[in-house]
Amino acid sequence: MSKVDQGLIGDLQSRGLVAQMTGEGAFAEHLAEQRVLYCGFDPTADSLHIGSLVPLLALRRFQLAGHKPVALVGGATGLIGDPSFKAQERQLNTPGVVAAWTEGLRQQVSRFIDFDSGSCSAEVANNLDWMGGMPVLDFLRDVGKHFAVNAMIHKESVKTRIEREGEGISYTEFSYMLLQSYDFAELYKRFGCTLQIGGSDQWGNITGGIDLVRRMHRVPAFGLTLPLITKSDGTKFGKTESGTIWLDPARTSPYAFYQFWVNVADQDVYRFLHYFTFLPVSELIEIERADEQAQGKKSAQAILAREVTRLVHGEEGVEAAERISAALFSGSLDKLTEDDMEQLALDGMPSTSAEGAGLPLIDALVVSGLALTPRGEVTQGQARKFIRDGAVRVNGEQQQEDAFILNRSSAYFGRFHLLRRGKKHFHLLRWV
RNA sequence: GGAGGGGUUCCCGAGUGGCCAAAGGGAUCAGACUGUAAAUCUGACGCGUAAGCUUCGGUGGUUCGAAUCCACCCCCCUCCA
Repeated sequence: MSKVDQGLIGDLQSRGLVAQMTGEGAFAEHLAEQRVLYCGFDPTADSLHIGSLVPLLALRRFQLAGHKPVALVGGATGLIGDPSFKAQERQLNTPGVVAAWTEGLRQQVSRFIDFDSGSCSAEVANNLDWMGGMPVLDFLRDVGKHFAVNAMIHKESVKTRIEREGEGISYTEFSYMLLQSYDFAELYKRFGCTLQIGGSDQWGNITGGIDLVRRMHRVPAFGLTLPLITKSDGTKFGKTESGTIWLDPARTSPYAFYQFWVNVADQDVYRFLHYFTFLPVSELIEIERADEQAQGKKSAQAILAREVTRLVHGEEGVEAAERISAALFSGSLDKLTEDDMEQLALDGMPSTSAEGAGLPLIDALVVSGLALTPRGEVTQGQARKFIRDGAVRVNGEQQQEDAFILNRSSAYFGRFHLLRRGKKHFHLLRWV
């Protein structure tokens, strides 16, 4: 019925989004018709972080191309723990915790795919629905029988654990692959799902599922993995000094999220535009070309930040983030209205409240956490150093007097002091 | 079980009785330059305004004085059985 975009695989490839896929020719042929695909997300925290963004957007890419996506939340698999490429056995979480996290993921995941799109309408499934009540004996007879341990222990994903002395792998985690494989088979039964996508670390689990689908249902199934996102400087993608970048706005504010993308290195930004946006490749090439011509500031980071923030936090998120960013980094703080100030805290600027008539600047830097030492501690001595170094600005004015005292009278609207340490660390002090 | 080597401030790594809060490098943070970049240069880098206080696997001891010497304990690595 609905038209299927034949250029999908080509587009994914030109974006560098294909790490591995099963039998290219047959796969492309398979996608000539509308298909059902899935990707699983295990609850390892109460929110996804940007590491899950690539697969999430990939589901959407398939949907936009005319296929039907199923987002699987791992209410069952999350109870076990995926050993793939993990160095150590994982600590099990309680069923209650996993259930709560699963529900959180269900909602997050739902924002990225369209549930009202005819035959392409998305589905969300929870594997606890079919695993939760399954008798062990049934599982061992119906599923386990299809797996050869000999083959399983040769999978690259568990190799380190099998070979490593002292660290080993429990039977529990070793079984993970069977659960994920069974998910694929079950989703075939429920939705006719014939394609699984996932991160490149999932290849072993995906091929396991493909085999199981073939054995249990005698139909061909396919798999595609997405690349691990790397940074040119070798550090881990998705982390900053202040920690993981989460998709949950309560954990990482839209402003902080936006800033993360603005700060992506030049060497990575064009690649990331391919990975994290839906802008057509031709347009991305155009952006890169324009940036090469222009001297000075690149436009790519701003485009990346705007696009990704919009995908995750919507248009309001982008507006809030851009409003704050513009005010803070243009230096024109006096353009901010009292309402804007009020809004800053709501929009994600870290803030603390102050009482009384005045507060020494040193103390303000300490309570705000701005006086952070390179080792990660907050000390008065560090506050003094920052002030002497000229790293501290109060309401936009550099302040090098370490005995300086903040008064209500010098506050914006008698209520706010905007503290800045270094180039990009801000804090709002609210007088109450 | 036997024989050796080692555990130093975030990491690597000097230091073998006072001159050691502890060389050097990395990481980190700040300043300058810039584009809220990279590279580069400068500074900081246990806590404290300071006096001073707390550090060199752990616990005791020797000494006016220990990261450095002694005893015991814990952990890691290599070789042999």
